[in-house]
Formats: sequence, structure tokens, C-alpha cells
Amino acid sequence: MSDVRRSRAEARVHQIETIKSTSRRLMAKSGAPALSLREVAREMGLVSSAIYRYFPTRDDLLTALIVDAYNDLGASAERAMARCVEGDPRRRLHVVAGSIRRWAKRNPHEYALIYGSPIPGYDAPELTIAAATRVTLVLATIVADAWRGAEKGVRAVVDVPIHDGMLERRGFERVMPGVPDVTRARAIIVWSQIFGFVSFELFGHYKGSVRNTNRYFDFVVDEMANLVLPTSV
Amino acid sequence: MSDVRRSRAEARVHQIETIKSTSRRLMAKSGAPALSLREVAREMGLVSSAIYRYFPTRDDLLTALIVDAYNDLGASAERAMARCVEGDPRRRLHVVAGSIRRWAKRNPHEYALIYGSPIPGYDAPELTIAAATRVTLVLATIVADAWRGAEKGVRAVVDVPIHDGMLERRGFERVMPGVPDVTRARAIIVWSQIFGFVSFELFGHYKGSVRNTNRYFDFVVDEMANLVLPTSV
DNA sequence: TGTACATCAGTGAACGCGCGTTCACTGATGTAC
DNA sequence: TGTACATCAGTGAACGCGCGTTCACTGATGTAC
Repeated sequence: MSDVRRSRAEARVHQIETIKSTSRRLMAKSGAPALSLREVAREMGLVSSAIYRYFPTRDDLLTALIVDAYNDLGASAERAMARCVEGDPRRRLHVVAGSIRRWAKRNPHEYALIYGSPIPGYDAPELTIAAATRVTLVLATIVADAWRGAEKGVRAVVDVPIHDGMLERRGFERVMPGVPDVTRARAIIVWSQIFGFVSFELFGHYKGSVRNTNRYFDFVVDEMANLVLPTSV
Repeated sequence: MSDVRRSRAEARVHQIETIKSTSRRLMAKSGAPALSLREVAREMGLVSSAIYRYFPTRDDLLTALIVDAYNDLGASAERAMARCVEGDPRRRLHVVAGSIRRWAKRNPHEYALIYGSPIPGYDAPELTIAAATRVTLVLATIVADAWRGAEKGVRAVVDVPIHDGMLERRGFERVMPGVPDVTRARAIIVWSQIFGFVSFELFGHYKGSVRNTNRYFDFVVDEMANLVLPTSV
């Protein structure tokens, strides 16, 4: 692999990939805030200044890692979604939520990078937003599809009036058309709950109250399904 | 204040307080991972090694800050709870949840210290657990009181069987006696949801979907109340 | 197909900085008799 | 109440380390004619 003849452009892409994967490996040891360009270079057998041929600054490397993490998580949710049919929205929610949780447990430091405390002194640029949206879009699609597939006249279990200015209307009209306002608002609860659960589990806050986290996660997802899926009655 | 004559013991307590409050101030600038003993000493007009008279190591200072943060948050939830009567559990939940959220917005870096990503290379010792439990105890008490106050025969809105080994029974029997299993499990959802909300709000994940976070928070707490409070019918 | 020049990856030395922790010390405060 | 000794807060110098970033350089790869 490593002594293959490559064009300059190919070699460049390859080095960028190596820098990022080395960074990911180092992050797994001591976390994102401690990630150091010099250590990455050392690991790769390069002199520290060589990294600057590829990333003009440490923040740019972090940004690339963040975008990659969002995309990786998003892609894994999309794949999970693709593996199950539209007809059973409850199962879909379980499968997708499970894939999010599994990704987080497989990549705890990348999860912390995007859903943990912001790194001091670092501002995420706008371009991370598109990548961040992918996973939420998958969740929204499950709800939207479920309501599209439901019979006319079906209503949310408990309806309550939703104030006009509470949510950003624009996005919701596009992503969840025809879904009642209250269910849109509850979809955000579901989203927060999934990531709240994963954070609590990963960061150790369930110690002492939840014993079987797998079973408990199933329970939580079921409750969340009850909150946003149309009842068949 | 500062040139008052003090006994050695008083002076010691005072210096420890000053070190911690200086650390909190510095954390607010650049976050916990970047907190440095030398900078704390510099801010206090001391030589860096002087700090070691009070904290044998940087980790011990961090531990003290973590314990303080948990206690401060716990105390503020307890005070909020004390300000409202037992008769109206929904209002109680709103008041306490609001106090948690307000504390987090007032002390974002201390919040990140205890509910954000764990600090790499630092293990929280056992003694943080008792302090961490205070705020959750307040939430549990609201639910327990509501069920004790409810008429006999009231059931959770939607009952589902709960597997025996899912939760750690011991704590729940003591803290929420007489509350149905399914409601105990849902109480953990409520707890996760409140902190999930606060984390998402603080770390910027609601940008683009929630416009009025105050109103949305009220909505979320109402939904959570529906989940765990006995219905009066 | 061959040559001349431009591009670019990687080097090595340096700048200026900050960190946690140790240690022998001085001098003030507290304690036992 | 006074003295002798122990305790302890704070000093200042040092150890050994790591960091991000810049810059002039060498030598290999690519491109235009």
C-alpha cells in the first residue's frame, strides 16, 4: 500500500487522510483538546512543520475532524435507515437510534468532539452545519414518512396549541410536511432524548440508576416512538 | 476585607476559597481543560509553587471545582423546590427545571465541567457522586410527592411491563417509594431530557430548529410532566 | 522526446511561549511548658 | 507572661517537558514548449 507509485494529487489526498486518521487515533488516547500537530507529525515520521503543507493551522485540522465526524455519523444513520422498510416506523426509529448509539460507543472521542463541550478557543465555522444536519434529517424523515403513510384524520395522541414563533418554521415545512405542529415540536424532544441518553451513558451519569443500558435504551426509544408516531386508531 | 487579621485556620479557608473562585473566573475565559495552576497563582499575586500548599496537584483542584459545581447546582435546585408548595407538582417541575437551566446559563463552564465531555486524563473520584446526586434527588422527590398525594388507584397514563434488571432497584425504592415502575423509568427520561435540553441549548445544537428557546423549554417541561405525573382522572 | 522552469513535499533550526512539579529557604504564626 | 520549638505560608530557582508557527532550504515531481 505505502510504496505504491502515486501522482502528486493522489499522494496529497492520501497524506491528508493519514493526518486525519492519525489524529483520530491520538484523540482516542487523550481527547480533542490535547490533540497536537507535533505529535501527529511524530507519529507519521514527519517533521512537525510538514503538517502545514496540508493544514494551515490546528483549528483547520479540528474543523476537518468535526466535519468528518458529523458526516460519518450521518452516513451511518442513513445506512441503517436504508436497511429497513418504510412501513414500520417504530422499528425504523429503533434501528436508526441504535445505529447512532453504536456509532457513539465505537467513536467516543469523536462523539465528544461534536456533542460534548465546545473546545475552548475554537469556533465552528458555518460549513460544519450542513454535515451536522444529516443525522437529524434521518430522524425527521422517519416521522414524516410515518405521518404520510397514516390514514387521513389521524391526530397526535395529545394535542396542545403550539406558539407560532417557537420553532423555525422554514426548515420544518420542507422536512416534515403535513405533520402536526405539536408532533414537530415533539420530534425535537425525541432528537434531544437520543443524544441526551448517549451523552449520559458515555459520560457515566447513569451509573447508580440504570443497570441494563441496552434494555433501558429500548424502553426510551419506545416511549419516544409513542410521542411522535401517529396512533393507528 | 483583605487586611483583616485572621487566624491561620481562617486564612487557610479563605485562600482555598480564593483559589477556587479565581479558577472559576479563569475557566470562564478558556474552559476547564486549559485551567493552569500557574495562571491561578499569577492572578492571585502568588508564586506558582504556593498553590501546592493548598492543592497537592492540579487534579485535586479540578475535583474540588467539580464537587463545588454539583453542590452549587444541587443547592440552587433545592432552594427553587423550597419556594413552591407540594400541592402543584407540575408547577414544581417547571420551577426546578427552570432553576437548573438558569444555573447552567449563569455558569456555562462549570456546567460543561460536570455535564460536558470528561476531561481527558482525569478520573472523577467516588466522592463526587454524593454531590452529583443532589439535583437528581430533587427531581425524584417531585415525582414521589406527586404520587403520594394522588388518590389511590391512579395509574400511569400508559403502562408497560418493565424488566426487573433494567434499573438499579435499591435507590428507587428509597427515593420514589410507591411509584409505579414504568413511572420510575420515565423519571429518568425526564432527567435526561432536562439536561439534554440544556446541553443542546448551551452547545448550540438548537440553532436552526428552535427559535424561542424559553417557550420551547416550557413546552418540553410540560410534556415531561405529562410523562411522569399521575393524571387526576 | 528532450529541455527549462515552476510547483510543491518535506527538512531542520529557531522563536517565544507556557506548563506541572520539586526543593531548600525565610520569616511569621501558633503551641507547650 | 515569657521563652523555645514546631508548624506552616509563601519564595525563587530550577528541571524537563511540550506546544504552534515561521522560514530559508533541498530535491523530487510535474508542465509547457
